[in-house]
Amino acid sequence: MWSNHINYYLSMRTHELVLAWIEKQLSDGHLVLGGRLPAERALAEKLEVSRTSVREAIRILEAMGVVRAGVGSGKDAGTIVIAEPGTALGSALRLHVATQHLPVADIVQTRILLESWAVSRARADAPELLEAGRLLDRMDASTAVDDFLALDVAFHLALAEAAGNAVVSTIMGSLREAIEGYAAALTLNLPDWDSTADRLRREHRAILAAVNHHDGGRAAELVAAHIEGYYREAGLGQDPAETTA
Amino acid sequence: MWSNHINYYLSMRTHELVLAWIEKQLSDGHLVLGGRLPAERALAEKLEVSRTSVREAIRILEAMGVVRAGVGSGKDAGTIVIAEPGTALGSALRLHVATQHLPVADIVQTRILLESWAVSRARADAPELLEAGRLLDRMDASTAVDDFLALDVAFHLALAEAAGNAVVSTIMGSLREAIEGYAAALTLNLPDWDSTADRLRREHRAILAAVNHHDGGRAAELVAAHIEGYYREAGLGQDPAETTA
DNA sequence: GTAGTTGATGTGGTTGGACCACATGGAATA
DNA sequence: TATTCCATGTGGTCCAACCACATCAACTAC
Repeated sequence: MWSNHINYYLSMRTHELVLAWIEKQLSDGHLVLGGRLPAERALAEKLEVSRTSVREAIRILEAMGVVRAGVGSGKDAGTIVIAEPGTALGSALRLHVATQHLPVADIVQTRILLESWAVSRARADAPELLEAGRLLDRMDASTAVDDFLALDVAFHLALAEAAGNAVVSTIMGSLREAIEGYAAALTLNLPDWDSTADRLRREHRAILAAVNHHDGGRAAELVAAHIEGYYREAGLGQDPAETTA
Repeated sequence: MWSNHINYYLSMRTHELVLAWIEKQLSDGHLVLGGRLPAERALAEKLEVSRTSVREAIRILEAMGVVRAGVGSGKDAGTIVIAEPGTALGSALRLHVATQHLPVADIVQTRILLESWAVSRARADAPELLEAGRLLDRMDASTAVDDFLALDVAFHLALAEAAGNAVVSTIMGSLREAIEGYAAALTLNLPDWDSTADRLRREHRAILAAVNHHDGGRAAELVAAHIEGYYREAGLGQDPAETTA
């Protein structure tokens, strides 16, 4: 990475120089969320590098979920600072899963760890829990598999966010995204979707109830069993074992 | 991200197309760890895109820790497939910390969560524990602050790896890297480094002993207190509270 | 014959310039 | 006044050239 913290001006590639400049602007507060980077041509001239190098740096920042590039002119145009750490984590995890160097089982296990921790610490008065409840209501009325799974994602994310730790909920979402493809394929392995969906609905209600009753320990157990059970039923049976004790 | 899984050929930017092609080569096993990507010029011709677009895609993969680009010819030349998920996670986390959208306190808390889980599950016969012990011996002899901290990083990483979950240890390392700058600065706040170092040495020994005695629960408690205590003493007192129960 | 030199080759790194598609907003027009 | 049209500025893409670097084979000097 360009973050060697060492080769400041030694043999630094040009786009890394641009990257360092932009990162400094960010940490110094000269670039804030929603702000605009100088136009590519202008930035190239300012830093005395080619536009190509500026673009390579911006591509990286875009992949990291730090900026978004928009063509045209007006509101959505230009390169704008955003804050989507999940995109970077999700892409990175997915790529490394593709290269077989991050076992899917480890990802599932980590997801269980983070999510059970999150529900065990969720505050019962967190607004996210209300949203989670609404999502469950919608799941009751949902028949299409795609709809159900989309709501399922949103429910688990809302639950994780109720713990109030942005890093945990971001990583959790990325982990889920990284194995989304696998999960979707595995869903086809389920012997009886309707009964599975019913079971998932009951388990979701039980988890939310435990959180609302300030029983974080039980909520953690339930969510761990919930996730583990799903992947096992779908044929991804690795025995993640109990994860929070 | 280019991972929309939807806009396959709809309005896909050119470098995303290249990215998709390379990712497919990876997941299909046509590109393996240590393997070489086609030369930029050749790949550009093959995919009928400009070399610029190929380079933008490679820049992203490089930032993701998936490839490494080397000039010249011979062994280290060309663009080679590597597997360093930590670089992507570390850079992404660091950037988003810079933009103030990932609180340092949350990162510390997450690190405590992952690390205490890891030691609670570390197998007493893991070879990483022997390495961890050797690192502690070297820390006993270390007087320079920089040396000590470097060994400290290695010790904690070895401990985390003993749990056998690549995702957890990778994320943990990245979390640490993301706040490395802060930690280094905070070390200067310590009132008495020598006594702090002595305390850290004792705590390290106690953690390792607990793991070796198959007492994962105690090891988890010790490591949580260890990390929390360090950041609190250094002035990053956020009250991460107990994290594993 | 052996050791050293030199140049051809192939890699990524960088540059400048050109053109495109797009979205806006103001100027010219009906 | 309402509509049309175009100048402007943005990122997206491509091309052609050059550089620095590392290797390896051919060549040269001893």
